[in-house]
Amino acid sequence: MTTIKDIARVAGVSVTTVSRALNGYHDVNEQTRQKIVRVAKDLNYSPNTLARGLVLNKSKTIGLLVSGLNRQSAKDHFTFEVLSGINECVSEQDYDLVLFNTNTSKQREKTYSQLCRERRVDGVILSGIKTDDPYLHEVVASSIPCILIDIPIQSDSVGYVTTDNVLGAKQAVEHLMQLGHRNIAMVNGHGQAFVSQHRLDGFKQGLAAGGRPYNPDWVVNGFFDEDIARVEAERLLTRYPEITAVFCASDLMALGVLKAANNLGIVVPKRLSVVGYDDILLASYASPPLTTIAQDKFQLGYEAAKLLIRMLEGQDNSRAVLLETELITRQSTTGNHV
Amino acid sequence: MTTIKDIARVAGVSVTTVSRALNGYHDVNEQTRQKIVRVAKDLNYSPNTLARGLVLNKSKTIGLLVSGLNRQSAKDHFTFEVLSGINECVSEQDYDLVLFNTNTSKQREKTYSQLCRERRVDGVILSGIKTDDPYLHEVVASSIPCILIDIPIQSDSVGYVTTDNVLGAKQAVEHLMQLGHRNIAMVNGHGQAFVSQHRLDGFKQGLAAGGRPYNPDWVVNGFFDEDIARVEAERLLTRYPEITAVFCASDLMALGVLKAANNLGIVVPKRLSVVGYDDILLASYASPPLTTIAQDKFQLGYEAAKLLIRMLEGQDNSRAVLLETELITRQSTTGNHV
DNA sequence: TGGTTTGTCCGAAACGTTTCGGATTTTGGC
DNA sequence: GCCAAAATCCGAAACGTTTCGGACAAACCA
Repeated sequence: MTTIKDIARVAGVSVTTVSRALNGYHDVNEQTRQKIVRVAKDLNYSPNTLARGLVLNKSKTIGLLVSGLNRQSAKDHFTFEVLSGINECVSEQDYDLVLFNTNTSKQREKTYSQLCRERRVDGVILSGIKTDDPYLHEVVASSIPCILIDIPIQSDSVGYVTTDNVLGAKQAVEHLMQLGHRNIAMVNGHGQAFVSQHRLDGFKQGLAAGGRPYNPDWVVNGFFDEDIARVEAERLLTRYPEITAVFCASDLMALGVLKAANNLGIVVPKRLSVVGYDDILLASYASPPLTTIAQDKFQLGYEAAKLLIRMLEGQDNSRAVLLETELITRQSTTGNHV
Repeated sequence: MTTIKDIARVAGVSVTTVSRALNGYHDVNEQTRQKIVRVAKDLNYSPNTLARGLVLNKSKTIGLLVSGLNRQSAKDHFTFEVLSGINECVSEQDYDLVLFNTNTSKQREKTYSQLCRERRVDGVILSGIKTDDPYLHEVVASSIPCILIDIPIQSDSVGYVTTDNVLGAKQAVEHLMQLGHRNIAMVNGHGQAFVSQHRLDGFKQGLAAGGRPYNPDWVVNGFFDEDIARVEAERLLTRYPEITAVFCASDLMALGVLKAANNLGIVVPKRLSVVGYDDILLASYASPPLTTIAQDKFQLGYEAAKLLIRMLEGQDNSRAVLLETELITRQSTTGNHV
């Protein structure tokens, strides 16, 4: 493994000069610079980022703390697409990405900041953590630059990127209202997710805008799980047959609702309209294909990384990005002419 | 940021003793050890892995070089599940994972070994690279421990993990044969993938075992792309209407074949049976749900990481893992009674 | 000519850790 | 009480890089 010293010896200069030549400083003669570069190439030199990171006190590395990277979550494409987006941006900017794990008991013993300090990451992106996760408090307390995905918290060292969940949910309700639906239920995620709170707000706003009252009995929690959503939907639809439309806080849960309807002999969309959220891959393959509120998950990750890197390099002091959502109309919703 | 020196000062011992105490050496008094540990905790110490890596010359980090981590490949869950498996194992063993990118032009300028040496990764896992990828030659040439996914190359420093693609393809053909099919076509990936070569071998073996001749005109390449597969299948099925079954080297391509059949008014499975490969999530949601050869992608990643770490720690000298495949029978195949 | 600027170069310290070799003290056996 | 062995500790070098402060010579200006 050739080092800067080897180059210095061969080129007949000091290590200082080699370092400065390779890093593009001006105070080195053009001829010697070229010579050094040539020797470096000859010796097949590549710099040791550990050593560099040690003295510079930054690693050109950003950490990623996600919860959705295990066998179970395979169905949910969300994490993957976000990761792809992050990866894309990060590699464009010549940073590297290191993956942390939060779900093993071993890592649980370590605190968030320990994790970050050990690996000397310059910044972190967190995704998929709940509002009551102990890590979340640490993030705000710690001074490590950090971007949260889908958690609207801001401070000097933390920013976030999310989609406009209030507006998205409102769009869904408005869509159903325009189709003539009056009795609209909601299958939400759970209280420990900001997105659930926001989507519920949007749901209420949508109802209010259409002059309909909000009925808490018609809102159930599916915990972002297909099967739980199915069970809850079966109960809901059995007890309140007057419901003609359901808005779900995720496509996965919408799939559960489709199954519930199927089990109960309720035809979608003829007797029940269903709209999902996310626009996951499965949405267009479901039967019937799912009307849904699409969010650009890749972009979510990309913007998160972009924002973080801008923070790290002090180029900008904006701390939040809000992405738009889009209503995708497919065949799970239709007009209600009761 | 507290260092080992701070601890030494506060505890009234030398840095040597602190280091040895924290690393569990025996030549330090139990009382002083406890004192040091306590001080370390008080000062909220966490070790600097950069500094440690520098002197130990290893980073407890493994690199991941994948090609399927971009916007386009979102449909194909393969990379994600492999990644999940790798991540699971790696974090169990207290290693960290750093993601490299091969698809941006910037990174293209760097050679494989430069990438690895710079980041001082202890080993690498490669996935999704083609047989003619320049990186592949470098891997074998370099001495960095490496595990290839789905590329059967072995040496002192490189191992691989893959599924039994020959057997898998053979299973598919045998299944179709048992259903009475005689005229079986194949939509393969492309020649630059080992899995394609192996699945073609298995396809031939299956035909031979059933006493049927191999007809190269009935094998087309779909390049693992849904749309290309669709176009190729349309051409194939139009030109050779006697074909009653198609084996596809990936589920994604099988979906393309389903579309092709649909476009041509050919009913699946009544007039055409289709078998896929992979058992991606979409397979069970397709209409009709896809009969397929399942491979455990999560396990593939998990075993890759396990093998690599065993290599790194010199525990074992096996260099290859072969996973089994399983035929999943759904509704895209049925008996042929012509 | 003398002084100042400019262009090149380098020595040495620093980053935080590990570890070799040795030093010092304590213990044990007789 | 003496010597060897064991227990405990530490100094200093090393890993590969960056950078501060300065050195030296050449060029410039008056």
